[in-house]
Amino acid sequence: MPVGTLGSVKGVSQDVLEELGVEILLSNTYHLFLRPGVETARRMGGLHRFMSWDRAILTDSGGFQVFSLNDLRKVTEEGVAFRSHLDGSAHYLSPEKAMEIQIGLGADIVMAFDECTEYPADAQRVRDSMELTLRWAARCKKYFEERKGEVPWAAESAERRSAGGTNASAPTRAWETRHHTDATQALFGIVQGGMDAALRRESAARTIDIGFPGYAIGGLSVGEPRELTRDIVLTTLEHLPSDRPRYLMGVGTPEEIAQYARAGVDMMDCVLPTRAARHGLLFTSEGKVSIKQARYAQDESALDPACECRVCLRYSRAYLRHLYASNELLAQVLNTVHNLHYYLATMRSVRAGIRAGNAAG
RNA sequence: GCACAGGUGGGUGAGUGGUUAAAGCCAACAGACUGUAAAUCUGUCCCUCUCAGGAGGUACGGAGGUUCGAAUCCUCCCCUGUGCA
Repeated sequence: MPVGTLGSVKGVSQDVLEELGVEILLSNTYHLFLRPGVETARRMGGLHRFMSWDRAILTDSGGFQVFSLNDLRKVTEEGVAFRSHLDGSAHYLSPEKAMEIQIGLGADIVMAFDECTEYPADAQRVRDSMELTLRWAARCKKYFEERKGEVPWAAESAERRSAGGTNASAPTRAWETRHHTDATQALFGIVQGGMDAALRRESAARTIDIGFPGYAIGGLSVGEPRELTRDIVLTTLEHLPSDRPRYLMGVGTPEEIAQYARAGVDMMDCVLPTRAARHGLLFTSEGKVSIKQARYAQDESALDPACECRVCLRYSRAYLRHLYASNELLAQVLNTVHNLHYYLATMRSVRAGIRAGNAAG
């Protein structure tokens, strides 16, 4: 899942995302809540319609911002008080509020509001944090079950559609047609437990007791060594039902996502391909390429000779390096397109491998 | 020709007697980036050594001079901009 925090994958338009084969995007409760605000999203017919995207959207709950906006927030049993990173204004997110926002946005997959535990953290802190996340998970589920699919814009937007067509010569506007009418929404629970295998197991078991159609492994990629990430992922995976989607949050490099997918992870999201692209770091079949390096200034070869994305088919390394060095917007766009293509191709290949393996076995 | 203003490291631009190898910014070069406060951040950036803490050399248009000490003060010269002839 490419990350489109603010309702946009930075640098890449929705039509290109479709062309790349993106099936689901991640977007973010906290950020969209601050801007444009849920009310605007509702009036525009939900997030799908607003951003003209008719494929799936998963919204992160804001739990990660509890972690990343450490200096701007205060956590209590009830929820989290934030100071907006945009203008300093005070805001409040609770399990119920996070559900309300995500339902209102019309997300296909809604994430439970959790506390992403920092690393390192002492044993008591990890346990307390995990317990809080569990209590919040129960509250999320309760609120969600009562209110899911309450998307006032769904009927309204159907109405708008049937009322349309008064001007037959007017061009079709994509957002009029490319939006979800299916208000089915699912809520996923999130396992925490820090870097402690026993707590991870307990968190998994108790989250399963609450009961969700899918489960996420959260609280990783928070600064811990990569081997530790792997150990915790693998051990947590064992305690989650394999017949439900298992979603590993915030991971990883191409090698990591391939490894985790083979281990049984069904979904992943990561800002790495998009952010690294904007910073000139490209993933290729030959390893990482830092396209800003002087050695590529006159390199006529393709970024990745084995890649058939539109960027690798059309532009040389020398040109990509020049765009980056010149601070051209196009550098970010092209780099992002390539990295997303590389990630998606990696996953396609892993899927094919798994299918072949299943067929053989 | 006269009158002002000015010449600082790859660029721009601070600094107007010592704590200045010389701020800041840019460029250049390298590194980081993993549920996005990220078109961001970090480091290097005169030369030569280095046991990596430092040591030495050269440097603020040029040449002299004053001074314990000069990018900073003085003299002459060269150059640039503006105005007047």
